[in-house]
Amino acid sequence: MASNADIASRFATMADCLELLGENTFRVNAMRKVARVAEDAADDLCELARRIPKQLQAMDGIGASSASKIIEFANTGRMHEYEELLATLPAGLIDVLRIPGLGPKTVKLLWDQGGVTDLVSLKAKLASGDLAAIPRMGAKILQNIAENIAFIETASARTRLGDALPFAEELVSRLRAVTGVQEADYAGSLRRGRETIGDIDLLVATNDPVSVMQAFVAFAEVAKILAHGETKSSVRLHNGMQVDLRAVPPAVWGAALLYFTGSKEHNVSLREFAQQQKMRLNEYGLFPDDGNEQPPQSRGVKALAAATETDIYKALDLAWLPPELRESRNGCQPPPTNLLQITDIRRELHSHTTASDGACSIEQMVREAKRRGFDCIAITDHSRSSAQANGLSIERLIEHIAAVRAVGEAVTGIHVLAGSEVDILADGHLDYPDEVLAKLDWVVASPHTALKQTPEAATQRLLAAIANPYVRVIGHPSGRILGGRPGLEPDWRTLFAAAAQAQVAFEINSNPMRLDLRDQLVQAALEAGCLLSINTDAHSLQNFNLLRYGITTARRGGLTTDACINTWPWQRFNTWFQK
DNA sequence: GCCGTTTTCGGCCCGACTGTTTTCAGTCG
Repeated sequence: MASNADIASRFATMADCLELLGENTFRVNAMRKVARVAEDAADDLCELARRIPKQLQAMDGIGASSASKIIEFANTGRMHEYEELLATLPAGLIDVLRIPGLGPKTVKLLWDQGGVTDLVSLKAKLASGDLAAIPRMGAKILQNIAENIAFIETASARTRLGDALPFAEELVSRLRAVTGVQEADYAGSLRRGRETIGDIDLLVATNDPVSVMQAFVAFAEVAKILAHGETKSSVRLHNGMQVDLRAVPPAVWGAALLYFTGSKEHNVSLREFAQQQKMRLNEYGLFPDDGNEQPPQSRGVKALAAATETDIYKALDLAWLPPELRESRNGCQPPPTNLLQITDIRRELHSHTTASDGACSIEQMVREAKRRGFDCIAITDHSRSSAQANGLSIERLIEHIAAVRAVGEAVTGIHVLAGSEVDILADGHLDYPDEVLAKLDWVVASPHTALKQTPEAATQRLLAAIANPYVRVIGHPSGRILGGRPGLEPDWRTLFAAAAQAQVAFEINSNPMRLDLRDQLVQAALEAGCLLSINTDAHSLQNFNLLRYGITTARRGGLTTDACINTWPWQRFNTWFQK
């Protein structure tokens, strides 16, 4: 089965090959952009290429040339230009390009003059000392190559948001305690809330950058200093993560934060937008474009805006864009009004107790929801097929419903729904018969098994669940685990259309292992008029804290309060789900 | 290779740091 990921990897590899061959960098970047677009796309591009090929080219970043490559791939499973390009280079050379610090120029040099064709030959030639004869290959560079080979051979790929964010917050609080630091924060993909991040970008405002940098590289977590300058340092920590720190004067905090938050594509968009208005934007501020090539800040040119991000957007006549929306797909478009915020959430609609695989009692979960100011919690323990999660037989479920209702009466000031997270079986049947579902207040239907079935089977399976009159929410719809398993790949647009029609909500599961629906699919669901529900799937009291990750994912998809059932006033919600 | 409220041709963001060099190329974000 060909997927968007297959298309993305082919274009990314073509970009690598072209770069090694010394091709025009703009062509290389265009290839990379197609790879990103393919990776992010909510639609199955092969399916689209077969059904409505014209729509491919309508996508931003995909032109006639790339569209025809995708169409060829969709119809034949092959992409001749990719195959030809790959054949012009040693097969292992692309791996050499993955070594940090080695770019296309150096790899080509190692290939042409050193006979390096893959990681194995590179290591052998490093050991033999042959490479030292090549121009620009000094002892330092060779030593760095050797160390970085060792690093990529042991390092894991990207880090999940849920692992990186708490860690970054800890580093930020320690930086704030360093003498001379006036402001500190994290930026980059972490601030944009991407589901996984490559490294942690930190920013400090200070008038004494040198000593702040010295304090930073001396942090106990630092395993290796990759760069250490007056205003910028880069380190690798003992846990393998890379952390970059930039220091800027307090007066340009906003410009720097904007720049280091990215995305790269958003920065390019903003700079191009500035150019059109005869202005220049860099990390030191927004300046008038006086035609002088030299950086304006180094010539004492006064910035038009620099102190805050809002100032800069305003000076460009744009609305401030929340970091979550600064991805290439959003361009410089203003954010939707009523973009969801964490304070808008009024209820948790997916939670577990000790009855199945949770760690806390019904009453503990209910009291925690109340303590957090929620007006409602749905207790949704697992259904009978989830044996590994101690799923409830019909008999146990009947008793559990009574127990949940009893707590609901005992604890005042919060609505308690007796619910279930019912397995959607592989064939689309639910794990309890309808007459049992009828006894519940609330039904979340989720796939837990058979997560490798074909897209066609997955589509039929989820359509069947959407059609069940008792189902209100489709829980973690793909069943993916980040860095674990890809999960189902149904025809999402078909599902969203059906769910919009049936008034069934799709869940954004806040657990950082899942974040399912993912951001791009949230956007597609919204376009289809679908309702969404953000839940933590709490298995403990601490799990309520995971909500922030679901909110971030929702915001990245542009979710508004109106489309999110967890934000509705109780009356509206109650009327909706009782139907 | 992509794109268009100056353009279907001619552009395509900008600066810090490293290492190897006597002034800069390469890499990175």
